[in-house]
Amino acid sequence: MALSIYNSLAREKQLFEPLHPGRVHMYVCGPTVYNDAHLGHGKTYVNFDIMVRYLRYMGYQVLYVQNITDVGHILDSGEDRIVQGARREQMQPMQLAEHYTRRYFADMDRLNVLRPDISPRATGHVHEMIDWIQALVDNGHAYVSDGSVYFDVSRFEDYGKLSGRRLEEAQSGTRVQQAEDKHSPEDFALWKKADPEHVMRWSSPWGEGYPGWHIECTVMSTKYLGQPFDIHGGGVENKFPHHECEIAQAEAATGLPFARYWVHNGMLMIRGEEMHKSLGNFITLERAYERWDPMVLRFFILQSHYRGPLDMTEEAVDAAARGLERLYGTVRAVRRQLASAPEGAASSEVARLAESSRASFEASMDDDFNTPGAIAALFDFSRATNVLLQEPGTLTSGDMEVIDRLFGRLAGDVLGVLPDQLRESDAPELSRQLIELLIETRRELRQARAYELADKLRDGLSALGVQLQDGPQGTSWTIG
RNA sequence: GGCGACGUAGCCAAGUGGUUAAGGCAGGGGUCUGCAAAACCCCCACCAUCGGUUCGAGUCCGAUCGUCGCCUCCA
Repeated sequence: MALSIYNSLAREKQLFEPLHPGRVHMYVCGPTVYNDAHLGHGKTYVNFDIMVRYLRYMGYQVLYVQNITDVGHILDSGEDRIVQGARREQMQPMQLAEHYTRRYFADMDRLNVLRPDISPRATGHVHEMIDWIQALVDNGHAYVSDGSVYFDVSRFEDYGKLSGRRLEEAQSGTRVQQAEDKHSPEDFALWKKADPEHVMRWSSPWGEGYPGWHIECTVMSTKYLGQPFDIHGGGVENKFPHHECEIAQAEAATGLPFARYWVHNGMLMIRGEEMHKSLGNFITLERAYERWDPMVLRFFILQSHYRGPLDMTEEAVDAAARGLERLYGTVRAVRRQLASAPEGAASSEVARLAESSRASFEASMDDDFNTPGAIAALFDFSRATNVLLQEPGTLTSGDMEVIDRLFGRLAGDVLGVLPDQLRESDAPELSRQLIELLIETRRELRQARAYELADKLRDGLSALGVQLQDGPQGTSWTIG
């Protein structure tokens, strides 16, 4: 296994080598918790979840940090997002942040996104931010102006190395607003002076105020991961200015490099358009879950590469749902037949099949986390398994276990799309017994050639979500 | 206007110079079945357009057309 990652900083795929052998330190920009998470959040955190899972699968000990932005994300109007949300919902700012933080985690749990090892809150790190800003002021990379502190972009040579943007270009942009107290329009806020009515405020060497958005990621990532650290992830839309500013602050303050590998994921589109409140196509995860199983959404997301944009249409998600069901069908069949399989160790044929499937899966994942390729490997494995399954008695219990374990490892542990309860026996005991009774009754009806009644039974069960499949060894069923 | 991505079958989507262009969905034809469903087998792509580099290009270069992102808040 040799993992290559597309490093946005270098603009090329590079062999991944962690700073410390066997360990990976990874940071991803988290959400600003002023509203419910939407499908775009879903794509982003599933994309990065896959990286964490695969790195762990490879044997790395991963320390994954993802912040919670609960202060400092400022709107055009100069208003803080959290403060604005708090007024909208008539809550205290911290109450609002806590409320949406909990909902964020709940939404991500349903998508089977593993929780980060550390979820630092920006408000809990204001002291560290102040220290960091002070260091920048002390070494001349930042200046104080009327109670606010700004980063002096002209004093940082490398500004623009991530986004490819140059100073002159930024200056020529017509929409950059010139704040009165900035020396230059592209300078960005490290610390903002709080107006008298501003609720979220901390005292600092420059007076009462609150931190800017960019500084929190620099401070919280390096605090827990060191500097430099291995991987920094985020959405492409934040490449500039957010990530560019993070680099500037981090490297200007310490003289050390910041993140070694930058990974950016592509955006989610709704029917060809960016999801935006103003476009009226803003879909929260909660609402999407009413229409689709979260596993289906996760699978849909993974069927495209993380770096590309993903256009979401109902048709495409429905197609993904049917594909996922196909995979589940194989896993169900294996688990169902395990009990009746002849005892025995795994055959060399199955061992070879499992080995080549695993290799093919890993080859795709090693290539910059190519999940569509990895999924294709699973479908191939699924087909090969189904062929073996067609001849009852071909597979021994050992074979079944090898197959089941591989699905569990690849589709379950790495891709996170395999629920543990894929067994028909997971229905409540009474339901199970009733279904078995109806199946037996139907068997007798069929034997008596009372097909009309038998079909009526089957249709009735189907309407209740119980699908029957007649096979050579009797009738099996799934519930869903 | 500046910077940057991308255009692959009806739909979704891999593929970064080399035999027959993955995989899924949909569709067509079979096998199996009392009939279905599932499963299995077979079929379904002149890789946006034009030009160039090369023995050889979906893959590299240029132009054109189109879509999208960033430059202002975004995951």
